[in-house]
Amino acid sequence: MKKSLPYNPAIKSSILAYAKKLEGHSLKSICNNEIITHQYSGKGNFGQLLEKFYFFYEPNSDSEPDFPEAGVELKTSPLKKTKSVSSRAKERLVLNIINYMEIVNQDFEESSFWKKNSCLLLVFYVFEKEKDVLDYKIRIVGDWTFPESDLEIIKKDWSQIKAKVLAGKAHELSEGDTLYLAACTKGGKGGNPRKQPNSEQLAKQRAFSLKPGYVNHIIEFLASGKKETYGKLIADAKQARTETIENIIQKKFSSLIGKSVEDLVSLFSITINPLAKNYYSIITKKIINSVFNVPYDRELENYIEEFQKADVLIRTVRLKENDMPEQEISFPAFDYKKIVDESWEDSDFKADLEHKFLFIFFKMEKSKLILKKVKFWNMPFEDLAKAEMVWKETKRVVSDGIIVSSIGKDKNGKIIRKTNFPGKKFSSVAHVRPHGINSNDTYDLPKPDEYTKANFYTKHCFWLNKSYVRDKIYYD
DNA sequence: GCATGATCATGC
DNA sequence: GCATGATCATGC
Repeated sequence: MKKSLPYNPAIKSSILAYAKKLEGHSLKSICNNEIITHQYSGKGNFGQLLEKFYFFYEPNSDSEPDFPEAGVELKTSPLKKTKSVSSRAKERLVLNIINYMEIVNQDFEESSFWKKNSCLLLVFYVFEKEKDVLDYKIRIVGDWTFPESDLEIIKKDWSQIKAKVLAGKAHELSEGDTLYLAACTKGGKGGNPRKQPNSEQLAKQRAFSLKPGYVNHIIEFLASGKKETYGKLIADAKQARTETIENIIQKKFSSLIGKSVEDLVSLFSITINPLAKNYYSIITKKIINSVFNVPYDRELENYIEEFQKADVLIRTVRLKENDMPEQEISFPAFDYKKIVDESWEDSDFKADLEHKFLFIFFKMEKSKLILKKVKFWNMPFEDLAKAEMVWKETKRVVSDGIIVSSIGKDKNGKIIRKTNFPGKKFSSVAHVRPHGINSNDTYDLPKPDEYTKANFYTKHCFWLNKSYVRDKIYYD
């Protein structure tokens, strides 16, 4: 680079101080002259523009960090536009590409992941769809090194990804496999398949990434300089090395397994209306709340620090005497307009299914509901492929505007609509059913329905079949 | 008893 | 006011 830089690339503090000046600015407001001089072409994403017009180096895909002399890797990432003061990650933080051929010969300490990402310089900007990339407001800038106990979990995650590649299963990698560090797809619609060492199968290109929950944790840290109050499962790095989150959860619950709901309600002084449809989910919440001494009644997934970082989803299931769940497992209602524009790869449903889940099973035994089992789970690769079929059929029904198949009335004169959405017979894994406050609770359609002629329809969501929950989650 | 449509208490 | 994590209800 010919020109003299406004920072010293060899000195981390100099880089950081220079980067900090970005806060509160947009690219346009802080590097206006540079962008004009270089006749900005309108091309390039936020990260590339920042590298070129603020840090004055050409975007590259070197295996070294962006500032090799200081060992610092520059990463930019979008925030959701929120009304509240707190910032939330819009998506996972994507790091370097996984080289399947090389990772199998690496140890963590000299891995390309660790060489590149041991120290991150993070620039978070507020994403707004309608705005030009040059006008995005930069909100948070700071550096991040992984705390020791997080690093132990990340090492395990990294090793798990390596193990899958070693086993010739790079094509079966899923974000749900791991806790903080995940192998996310990169490069669009299955594009650019890559060779893997121990199988003839080509595998999707994937990159290491930090889960959105982990990124939120970084954001909170950088924004406030201190951590929020959480319940913690892991006390220190030593425990992170020797135990897993799953072990710790199992241990904490071991004395409660076999207790009845009545026992638990009195043990934890729970005073909830048993008629509430989320009664058992609230019981679960209260139990975990008490077991981990969490002072506030907050969203479960967010108040155990490790659960927040790993984006763990908690589900409570009641089983009948014959082990069949009473009900299916629901997900948030999907947006009809959104689903027709999405591909499976970037769909909300796939993202939901690729979470790590914590299942709490209650089972009816001798007329008493008993806490039976606590289990971590993520969906196996082959079942994701089955869920994809359900999602695609749903998308087809919405895009073709053929949702309603018939309208009738039940014996009380209530209107009952039949739909063409994939039902339980369509797939062993999942199906589509209503999910709203009632049938008047609707979302807009991208195209009016042929039968009703209306441009809106009752909210629906994907559900995991209860036979699937029994066979593949409870039994397995 | 299963499949599917409809609905609800809660908490933010 | 709405999303969430569920349960209730009906028809075959």
